[in-house]
Amino acid sequence: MTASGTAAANRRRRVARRGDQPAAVRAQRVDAQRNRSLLLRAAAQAFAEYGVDVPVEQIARRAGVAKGTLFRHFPTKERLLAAVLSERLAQVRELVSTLAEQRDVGLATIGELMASAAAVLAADRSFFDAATCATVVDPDVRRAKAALEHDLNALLARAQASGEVRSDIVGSDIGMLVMAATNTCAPSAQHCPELWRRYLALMLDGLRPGATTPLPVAPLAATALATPPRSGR
Amino acid sequence: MTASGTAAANRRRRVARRGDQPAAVRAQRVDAQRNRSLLLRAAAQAFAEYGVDVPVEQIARRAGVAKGTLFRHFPTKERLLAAVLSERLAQVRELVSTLAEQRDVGLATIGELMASAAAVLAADRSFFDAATCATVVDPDVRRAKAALEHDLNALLARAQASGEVRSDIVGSDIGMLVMAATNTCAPSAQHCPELWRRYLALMLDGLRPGATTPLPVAPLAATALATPPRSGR
DNA sequence: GTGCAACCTGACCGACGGGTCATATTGTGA
DNA sequence: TCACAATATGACCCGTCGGTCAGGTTGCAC
Repeated sequence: MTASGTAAANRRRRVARRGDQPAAVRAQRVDAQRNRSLLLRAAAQAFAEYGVDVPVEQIARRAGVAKGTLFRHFPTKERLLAAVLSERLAQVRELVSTLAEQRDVGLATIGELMASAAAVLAADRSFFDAATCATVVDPDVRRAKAALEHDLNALLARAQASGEVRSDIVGSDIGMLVMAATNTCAPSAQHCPELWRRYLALMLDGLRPGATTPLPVAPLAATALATPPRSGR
Repeated sequence: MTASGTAAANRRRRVARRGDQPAAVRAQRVDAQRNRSLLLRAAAQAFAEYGVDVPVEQIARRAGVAKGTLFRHFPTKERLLAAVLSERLAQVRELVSTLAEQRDVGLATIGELMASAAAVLAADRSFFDAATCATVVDPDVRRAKAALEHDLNALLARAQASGEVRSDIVGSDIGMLVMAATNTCAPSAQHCPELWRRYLALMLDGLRPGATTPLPVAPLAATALATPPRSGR
């Protein structure tokens, strides 16, 4: 992965110019705009269906463009994945916003949220890998994560204030549990596509206050997960 | 991956001869025995440390032999992984056996089991991928899985009989929960190596009887998980 | 010691996948 | 309509990895 390839360099140049001379830039050509959105849609589908290892070639084909066009719009496969991930995170954040409109927020609300989010994640084979990939330090992703966590913490606080949810958990715990349920059930998705509901129900029972074990370890700040994938060389 | 490569053919021939003429076969040479166990140990370490994607080349190097030697002992990388996985499953089964010796088996017993098993899995980056890989139809693995599930069901039944554990779960649920906790926390293991304890504690609270939600989906038979990895071509 | 089958070695092969670039095409401002 | 910059294309490059094989080495039965 060269640091200053041609596509990357072109892109940087364009962005820079746009910044320098705010008025003098020609807008992106309509065919380019169209291709970009086709690529994003195709990538989202392909990643969801096959996981992060799907070849870029196939994404391009699905979008109806050549591989070179893909790399014109996204300098690396990783950046494309990051773009898709940002959209997914925003989608989950929408779920939170919708539920926040309810008058009473309690355990049921959190249960609804987890089920809806899990349904989204269960349909996306790439989410877990993408979200926990260290190389995704993409600013868009960081922003989307932070925004989601913020809203989620607010919603969870209301549920906890109602007394229906144990008070020693935070927003990122919800995310971890949802990922735990969907990711673990992913390999058996073909055989039993809704299995995650079973474990989500179990986990939800663990979120009740009352007879609870003190949690032994501090939660994760959503901003600070991901291990550099050891190269193994 | 050719179906009848030379190494595979050699191996088949040897095994066949051993079956046909029980007495007339020369035993495996001592250096071969030594190399085989070196390879198994090296593979277990390498898979644990780097995950299933570690190159066979590195495993061979770690064992101090050439790549060709590895393929002499294990016809494919997959078979090597299966051999390692069988050992891991047997190791977890040992944990179950040890706990089954207790007079009183209750929620605490299950908690101990899950924590011990999770500690094993958390130290092995390959376990989840290996255990849920469809291509592992290896007879040794199937046998190890079945044996583990059998003993686990027996232990769990005792815990449920004590009234301390909800009665609507089965052995495979325990396995799924342990994998859920460790696998989800794996990406942040470097930053927070014991995070899985937090979620295990939460899940354990969900295993209590009493205020429980009916579980919406049937559990998985341990024998029947794994999706064929879609090739994505 | 000697012969041989079992074993080991590492260069090699073919498939694959991310990324590049010279060339062809096309949208767009003038 | 025209000219040109932006864009599209796909053959190509290169590194990686699972697996193979011809040829050299060695444990073991006699």
